[in-house]
Amino acid sequence: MTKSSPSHKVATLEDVARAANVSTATVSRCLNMPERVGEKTRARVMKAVSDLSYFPNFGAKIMAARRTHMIGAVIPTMENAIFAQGIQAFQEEVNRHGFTLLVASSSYQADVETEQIKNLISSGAEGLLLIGLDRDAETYQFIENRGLPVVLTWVFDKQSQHHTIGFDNQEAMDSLAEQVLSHGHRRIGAIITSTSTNDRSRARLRGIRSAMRRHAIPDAQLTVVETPYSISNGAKFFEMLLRHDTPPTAVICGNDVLAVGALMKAKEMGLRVPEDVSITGFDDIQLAQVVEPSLTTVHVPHGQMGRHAAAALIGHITKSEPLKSEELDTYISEGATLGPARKTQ
Amino acid sequence: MTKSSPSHKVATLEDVARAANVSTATVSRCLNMPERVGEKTRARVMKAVSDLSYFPNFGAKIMAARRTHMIGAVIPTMENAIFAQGIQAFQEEVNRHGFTLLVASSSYQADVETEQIKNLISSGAEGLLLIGLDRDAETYQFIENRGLPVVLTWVFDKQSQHHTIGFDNQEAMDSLAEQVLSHGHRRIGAIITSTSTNDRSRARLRGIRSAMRRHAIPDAQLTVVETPYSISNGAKFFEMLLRHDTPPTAVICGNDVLAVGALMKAKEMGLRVPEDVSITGFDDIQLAQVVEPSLTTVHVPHGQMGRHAAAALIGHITKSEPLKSEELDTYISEGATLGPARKTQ
DNA sequence: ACAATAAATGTAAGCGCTTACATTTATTGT
DNA sequence: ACAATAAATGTAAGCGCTTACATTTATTGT
Repeated sequence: MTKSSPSHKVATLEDVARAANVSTATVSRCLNMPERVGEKTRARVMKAVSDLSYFPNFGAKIMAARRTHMIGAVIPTMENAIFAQGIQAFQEEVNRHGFTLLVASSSYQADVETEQIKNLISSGAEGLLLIGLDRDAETYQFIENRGLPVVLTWVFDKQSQHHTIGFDNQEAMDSLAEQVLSHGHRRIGAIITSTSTNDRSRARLRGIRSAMRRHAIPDAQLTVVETPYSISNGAKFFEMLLRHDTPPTAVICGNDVLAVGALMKAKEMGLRVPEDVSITGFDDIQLAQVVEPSLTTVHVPHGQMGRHAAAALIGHITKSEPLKSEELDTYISEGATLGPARKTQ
Repeated sequence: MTKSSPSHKVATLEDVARAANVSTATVSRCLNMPERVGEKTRARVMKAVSDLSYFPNFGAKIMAARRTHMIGAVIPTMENAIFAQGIQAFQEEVNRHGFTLLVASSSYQADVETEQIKNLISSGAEGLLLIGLDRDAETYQFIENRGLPVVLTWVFDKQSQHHTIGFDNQEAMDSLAEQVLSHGHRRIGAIITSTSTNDRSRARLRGIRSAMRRHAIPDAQLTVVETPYSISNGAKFFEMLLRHDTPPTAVICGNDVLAVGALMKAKEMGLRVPEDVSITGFDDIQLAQVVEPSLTTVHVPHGQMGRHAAAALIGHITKSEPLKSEELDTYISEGATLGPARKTQ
């Protein structure tokens, strides 16, 4: 673009047809099914296309063809690395099949998510990737009314009537909590995101509770704080927990971002990790490997979730394959922030 | 979505018009300029809209209105945090003005970027945000042929015929290199991304060189390695540089991701930072603050670039305001990875 | 009470493509 | 060489909206 260029008139299919002296149908075929057009004609048309630097109008195309080849995804945030890896894999897989990705972010607000879902649908998304289960019945209804396939990820729930491709958050956190408890920790702090609006957070908290129950540790030994996630909130609430009369010996965080905040605050407070206090994360994002000591966290299958979700959606759209749920594995990524509980308080 | 729902027929404007016993024009007006419709009629129409859970078909809408209210952005990658903050700010600003963001990623490949630009344009983008200057003349030509406004960011270049909203990469890196040199460093290593395809990288390298020239340090004192950026490549090439007979006393990295890789490898090699070797980054992403010691890096105005670029584009589209370039400031974020050069080698 | 004016609503063309069906042209087998 | 068949091309309707213009209905001032 040179500075101040006027808005040009753009060439249409008809212009190309005229220039190549064929019908619009032939031009359309050249572009979409070139093998059904004679060689000489095709060459002539292609020259006209390039001469006029023609490019199809998407709105017209999708309206006429009733196909958009677009798939939408709404993720809570783009700012944070948590969903980046999964969405990147999703994008690549979707592209590999000739589809385009529409992304929107909800900032963890249900109403914004609903709005964005509507936008994506009206933009022509033929399928939808959403994160987690929590969502208004109306929103689900709206999608269903359009007969749009949806895959929910970051979650697996065989009970659900929805298609989930992800992992069992409760079970994953239970395993991690089990490890924490097996290191002798009995006073536990948990820093997690809001359980009222976030099913993953709720499930993870249940995981902590179920592990504690198994060890017959009274509920009162667990202090839970809920906060929007950010490094600074992780730090803030870690400090709050540790300033308590009987501070926890281990702080289980709902995700790596909170855990990194906690870890930094621990250092700031002169606490050694894990000698003085253990800290765990969840998600295994890049951050987790880079801090020191590296975070003990739950590795979740970012890439797999993205790829499998894309494949499922596209299989359904292009080949009417039934959508099905799929449980993927997590494992504990052993870092160095979990150690034995300190004996003397 | 319940499992296996069939693809429904979706309600159209005409269905709504019939249900509300008005013309399609009135329905359209109810939706787009409600104040021009009588109150009772409007109520009737709105009920029909909700009863049928009508939602406009985007393709039809944009084709009829010749407006899409969509703005496209192509960023090198979504996987990394480098562009996340800027794009998030861009998205918010764009949304605030009633526009929708289309994002695509190029994986740092010029041909993919060109492809994605075409996709976005054909999807109806009314404006484009691109990163950096390097791009085929053809690609620029293609955009210009359509009279589309484009803002280039992460770069400021008053020479350029394009509209740039960003910062002067050379100058920013020059200042950082100046600081490095003023700490007495004379043997410098640089780990940067490919200069042949990346104008920012080239400018940053020029910045290092100009600072060295000012200090009359011979070119031979600078060893440059180019690599795709990732933490592991940062680590790998840092090791390579340090294994040299006369290793650098400071390693300037082209971005924070490479710098974090370098830093981790330094620790692994038992080198103290900055006592044994200094390391610097560029971009000031979250990672930079979280590693230990925290990275000395160049802070770039992520949010500002995103917001200003969005505002400029939308001002141009909706109010024909002329696009202009804008230079934004960077500053050096003082971390703890830069110290005096070690005296004895 | 009535003309003048404003507000509300309707009619229908058009946006730029795809595709079913029809027609024309080329290829094939005998 | 000619009918049968296949390949290439054309015609025109239709996708679901918006909007200029026309018409109808309500409001206003005198």
